[in-house]
Amino acid sequence: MADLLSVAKLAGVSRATASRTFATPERVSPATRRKVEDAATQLAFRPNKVARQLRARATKMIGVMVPSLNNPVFAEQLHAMEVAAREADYSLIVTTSDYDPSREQAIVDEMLSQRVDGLALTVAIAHDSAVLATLKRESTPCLLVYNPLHPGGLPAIGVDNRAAMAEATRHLIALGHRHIGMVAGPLLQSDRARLRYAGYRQAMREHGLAPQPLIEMPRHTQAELACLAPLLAGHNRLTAVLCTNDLLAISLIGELQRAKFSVPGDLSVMGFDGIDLGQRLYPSLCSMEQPRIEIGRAAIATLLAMIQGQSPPLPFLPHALREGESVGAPPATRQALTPRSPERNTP
Amino acid sequence: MADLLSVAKLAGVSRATASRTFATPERVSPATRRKVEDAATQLAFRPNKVARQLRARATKMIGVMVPSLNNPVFAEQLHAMEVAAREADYSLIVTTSDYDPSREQAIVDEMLSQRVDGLALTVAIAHDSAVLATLKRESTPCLLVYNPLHPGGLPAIGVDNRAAMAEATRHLIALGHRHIGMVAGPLLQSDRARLRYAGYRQAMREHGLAPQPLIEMPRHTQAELACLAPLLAGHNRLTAVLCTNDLLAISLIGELQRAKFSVPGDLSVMGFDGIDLGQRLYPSLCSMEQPRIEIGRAAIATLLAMIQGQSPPLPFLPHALREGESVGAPPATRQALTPRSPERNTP
DNA sequence: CGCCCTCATGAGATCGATCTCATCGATCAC
DNA sequence: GTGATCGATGAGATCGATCTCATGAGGGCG
Repeated sequence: MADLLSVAKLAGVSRATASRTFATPERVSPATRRKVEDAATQLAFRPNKVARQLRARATKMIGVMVPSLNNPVFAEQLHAMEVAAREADYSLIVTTSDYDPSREQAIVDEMLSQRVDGLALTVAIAHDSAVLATLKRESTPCLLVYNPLHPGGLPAIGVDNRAAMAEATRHLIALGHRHIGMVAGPLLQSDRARLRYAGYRQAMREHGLAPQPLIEMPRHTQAELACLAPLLAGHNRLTAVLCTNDLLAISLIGELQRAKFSVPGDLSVMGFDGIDLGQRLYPSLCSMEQPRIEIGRAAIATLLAMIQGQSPPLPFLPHALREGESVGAPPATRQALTPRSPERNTP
Repeated sequence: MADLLSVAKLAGVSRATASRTFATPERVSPATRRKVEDAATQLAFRPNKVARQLRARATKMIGVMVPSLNNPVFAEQLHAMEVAAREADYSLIVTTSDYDPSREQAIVDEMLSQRVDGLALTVAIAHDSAVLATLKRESTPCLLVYNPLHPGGLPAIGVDNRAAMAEATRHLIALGHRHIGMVAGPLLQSDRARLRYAGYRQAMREHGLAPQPLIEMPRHTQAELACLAPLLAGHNRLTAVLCTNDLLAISLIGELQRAKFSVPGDLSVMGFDGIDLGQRLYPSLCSMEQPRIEIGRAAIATLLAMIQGQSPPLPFLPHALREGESVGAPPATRQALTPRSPERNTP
């Protein structure tokens, strides 16, 4: 309510002196400082950041756009960003896009109008995003989070999705699985899902195994057993599936158990993301962990460096296999002590 | 980058006319409008919201403070707020407090300095919060979310925690449970947890049952079986527990299953919050649902009304029992067909 | 005693958009 | 033809803090 001018008047000094009292107290005589501080207290003075931002041509705000907050991956990352930003005295403007390109565009426009000092964006598909093309022409530092590097040269931070999923696949292969499927949301609508599928195929081929066609679920984070059930019976039935994200995996496990399948007895299920919750379930979720906290923190640190004109290196952040009870040896291996092969074993 | 003045110059008009071209195009002649629009396109003009905010003495921003984003209750509510705010052309500044009072204070100060038009806060304990005492004196509209009504008169939005938990308790009693416990995080550190415990005790007494002492877990959203195990054996062993939140319940179920307890066979577990994920698990989580989406939406709507000087009514929002597989009849009832009472049945 | 330097302070411009009020030309009614 | 009205436009103030530069008082030193 009260502004600097009223404080200055009450203290009997000029605006400049009042301003200095807060910005550079050592340049104000102790007596004057005291008067100004008293006046400020008396009037419950609160500096107006908007005015400061206008004058400084900098807002100390970072715009963050994530697809959704209902997926803990993004919520956890955002939490880390918020903490890191506040440590550096920055605030976050947070928006969600639901992967809708028109919303993405509107959000970015809005944030640029708001004169955020930097942008941290997670878009659906980076390489053909109209928004990003626009952004290249802007001078506001912009960092992609989770997305792969953008051909237009926008920096990106995240794990090597392809390598990570290949590694996850190899984990299952090493356990003896041969019939491994991959479960995803509709249309592989994010570039990460595509890279993960590529990693899966690569690892399968490396081992002379046939990559299976993608098993698409109608929703991104919710499994429908009907889409998978046909593949769980018969000669070449799946013994393990990889899911493109943890929520999908968790929901799939729930559906399987409700239908009296055993996990991992009948089917091993592996996730991707490593959200906290996965470890608390039974069976605990085996997953390929993205360092969400570290990604959030590093994103802010990188953006701050970019704001100061540097262009810090952006290696992939390390993914890590998180063991879990949802993955085990395939039924075939368990019966390997008997002479009969699993195919013949099942009528 | 480019400002209105450069656009005006390029178009050969005054700032005022350029400004009008965007604000009230009908008051500018078509020819001039065209010239200004061309100039704006050519210079990639983006209006500077900071300047507008300073002049308008309003930011169209709402400050949101939640304890954490790692709990889906808050993440889901925030998601709803973000959508509702954007529809009304408002942005959100989002911060997390981890229930730390000093952080709460710093955050609120920061947001007031930022001149947000309204505040939506979720604090640990509303009735003795220093922050809220400060806020009463400010003119910025402020709404408590999830917290109970504040004695100082700050409006609040959420469910009737006490009634909701009483209802949850009655649900278990109706199923035949008599030995019902309540599991909470450390120290009942939030006012909601306290009200829920009160609701539990009330319902127990109503039915002539003895409320059990609170079972405190060392962490707010993660269960440790050791704290509960002693109560699961013996004559008066618990047949059901209520948890103060869903994450705690989910983690408890995981721990129980890992220790080969059956849920709900050996112990019924009920949550509170109704987060989406609960329904996807097996057993699905029985919970008392808080309408998180509706709370988020209503919070924004209420704040917008308050910003316009109204003081809309704030009834409790309705909670709803969500059935789930994690709750069933107590073992005693299952054996009720045999003549022996459950107490004597167990050596 | 005079010169210079330092320190505290104030006057005024500035950031970029918007709002009020004045102006000017044109149209219209009488 | 002349005053009134209306529409389009511009000049200038304003929002609140900060920055630059100028001023003036006081101290140190030759």
